[in-house]
Amino acid sequence: MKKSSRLSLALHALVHLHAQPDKVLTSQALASCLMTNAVVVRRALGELREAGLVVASKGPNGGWALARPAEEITLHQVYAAMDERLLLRTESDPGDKACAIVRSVDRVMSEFLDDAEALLAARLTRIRLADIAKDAMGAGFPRLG
Amino acid sequence: MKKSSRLSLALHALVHLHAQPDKVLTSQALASCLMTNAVVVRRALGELREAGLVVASKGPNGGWALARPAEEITLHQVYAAMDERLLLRTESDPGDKACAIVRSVDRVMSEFLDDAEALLAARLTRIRLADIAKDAMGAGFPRLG
DNA sequence: TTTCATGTAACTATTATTGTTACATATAGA
DNA sequence: TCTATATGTAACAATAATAGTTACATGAAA
Repeated sequence: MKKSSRLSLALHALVHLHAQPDKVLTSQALASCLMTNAVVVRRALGELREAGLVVASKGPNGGWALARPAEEITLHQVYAAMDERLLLRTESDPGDKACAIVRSVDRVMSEFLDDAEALLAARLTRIRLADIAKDAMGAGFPRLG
Repeated sequence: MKKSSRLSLALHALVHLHAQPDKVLTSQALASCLMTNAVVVRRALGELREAGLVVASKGPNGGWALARPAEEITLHQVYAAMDERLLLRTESDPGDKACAIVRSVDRVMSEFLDDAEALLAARLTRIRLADIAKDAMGAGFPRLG
């Protein structure tokens, strides 16, 4: 993993968990699939756990599993849980805010971005984890890395 | 300038140019206003020049000026000129794309983001540079840094 | 032809993100 | 209860992206 992001990493992990509903997968197993480190997986899934999307169990035979069916998990829930912003925030340095123009640029952009954020949120709510999984399964699954 | 972005930097500069329509402002003068370096200003405004939004003149009394009134410059034009993305792209590492799930996540997200991008573009087209400038002037202009 | 501006390449510094190591905590099973 | 195995998390290192700097070429006005 290099240019990826926490959001797509989380989605990738969630699809893997959905693909093997009878198993719990360890961070290490998922890390191999996602070509990254087990701690990175824990960090990402930890946020999803706090949001109640996945459950973690410790000890032998422990690992991760979906907390509910993929049909009941929306991308918006994942997005909100990761506390990641799809829209880049163009906040200025506090020092620059002495300038009225900077404040106006920030204000107009914030207004626009808040508005846009709401639009995106509504659309993300309509996409479910199951939709991504279906897409992946229908693709001929040549290598579920 | 620290946490800023090229887009808000460009907007800030454009409002300054609009605020003094009779003058051409040098990169150095703008850099002082924007609390950054003259080369950074040139880099940002250079992109706007290529897009035909501003004009630059060399030599004594040279500098930058708007190519047309602020009423005829939309945020979308600025946004497109800077080649900056408001939506973060969640592209995966080429190596990871051997995995069908990664490709599906990327595909679903791309679809969503392309769609969202079009929405944002439409909205950015409706905001003009003059709108930001009006906001700044109406704010009591205590310090045009 | 001198002066002052942009244009740009090359390099450094800073920041954010990701990856790694190490260790504490908890749980299943012998 | 002891051991093996998993998560949870802090602290640190490595990497990549961004901003800032220096240096110098180019072009235009007086």
